[in-house]
Amino acid sequence: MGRAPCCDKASVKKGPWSPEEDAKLKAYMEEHGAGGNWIALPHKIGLKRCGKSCRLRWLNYLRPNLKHGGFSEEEDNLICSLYISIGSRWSIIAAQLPGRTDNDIKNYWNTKLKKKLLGRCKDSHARRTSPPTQEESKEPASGTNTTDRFPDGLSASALERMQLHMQLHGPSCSSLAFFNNPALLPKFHPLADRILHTQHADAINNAAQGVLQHFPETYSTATTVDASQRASFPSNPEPATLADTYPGDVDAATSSLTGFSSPSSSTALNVEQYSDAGFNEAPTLQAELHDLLCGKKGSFGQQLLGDDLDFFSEFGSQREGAAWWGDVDGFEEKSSSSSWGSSAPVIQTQAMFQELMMGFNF
DNA sequence: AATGTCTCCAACCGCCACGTA
DNA sequence: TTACGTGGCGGTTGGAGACAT
Repeated sequence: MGRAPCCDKASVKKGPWSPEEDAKLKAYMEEHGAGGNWIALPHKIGLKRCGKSCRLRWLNYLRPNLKHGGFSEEEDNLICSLYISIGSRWSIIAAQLPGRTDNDIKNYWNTKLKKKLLGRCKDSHARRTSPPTQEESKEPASGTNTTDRFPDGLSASALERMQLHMQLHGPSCSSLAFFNNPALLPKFHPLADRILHTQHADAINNAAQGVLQHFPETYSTATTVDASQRASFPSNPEPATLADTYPGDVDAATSSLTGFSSPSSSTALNVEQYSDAGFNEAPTLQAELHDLLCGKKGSFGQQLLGDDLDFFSEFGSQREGAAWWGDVDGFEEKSSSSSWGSSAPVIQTQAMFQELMMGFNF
């Protein structure tokens, strides 16, 4: 049995708000406020609207000091920077833009800013995801053409953020090689950095917990790394390494993971610490990450580095059993420009995935 | 002028987190 | 501890207007 609806769908009015409805809601809100109960509010003022609808109308349209349209270049930059850093957390982004609502920013991003930044991505993606033509479908499964093997289910947000990061930082970033070279770590917006402080501290502790809980089974699910690759793997960890070495000791396991002492969950752990300590000084973390990327997605993966890097685990989960991994194309199309112009070249994600994994010294 | 397509954005939907009884 | 009510959030939809053919 599902959740009871918040209102009687049959008796509430939907669709655009009339000026009269706006006036009623605005007058009441300015005098009394929502009173902590949006659900009851429409009954009080005689509106045949769902409480949620009232709340949305007030927050997105009627609330004082709202700005509509006309985003400035500074706002564009801030939105983009935050989106790359923290993803589609529109409410957090909106909190940094006075007078803007999350809905406004979301719409602006989806309709204008994304296109401005990603340029021709849409066309390319459509080509990759469209059903194969009769000619294409005649290709042997082992063919080298990978353009029709774009992994289903890869989140648009993850792709966009990766592409944006590439376009804004150019090839000097070497795609995702910052996993192996902390100097190339993405530069987070100061706000995002603050937001991520706590998340990373928690994430690292959670990661250690996750390793202790999940490590024994993780390698058994890593299907695409053969024995020689495993042998050349940094520190060549055996299953349950952390659990064996640090039985029940999350802090010690965390230190092993990160290369520096883990803070308590409430202690700030900033991005610079990642850079200073470096992933290349924490081969065990690389191993765990590799394992995660090759074979496992889920809560552990989501927790490992926080949602700001969640797309790595998405890629990893897509890699398992996916034929698209084997071939590399499109390097020549990779952007060498940090321009935000609409004609920016498409970032070829397959090439980036490949380069990401090269960062693990395969 | 008619029709089709695209763009924009307000509004809706469903899920999740949190507080409370 | 659990169930429930509510707020908050992000993804998605649908309609109106703009634009192209």
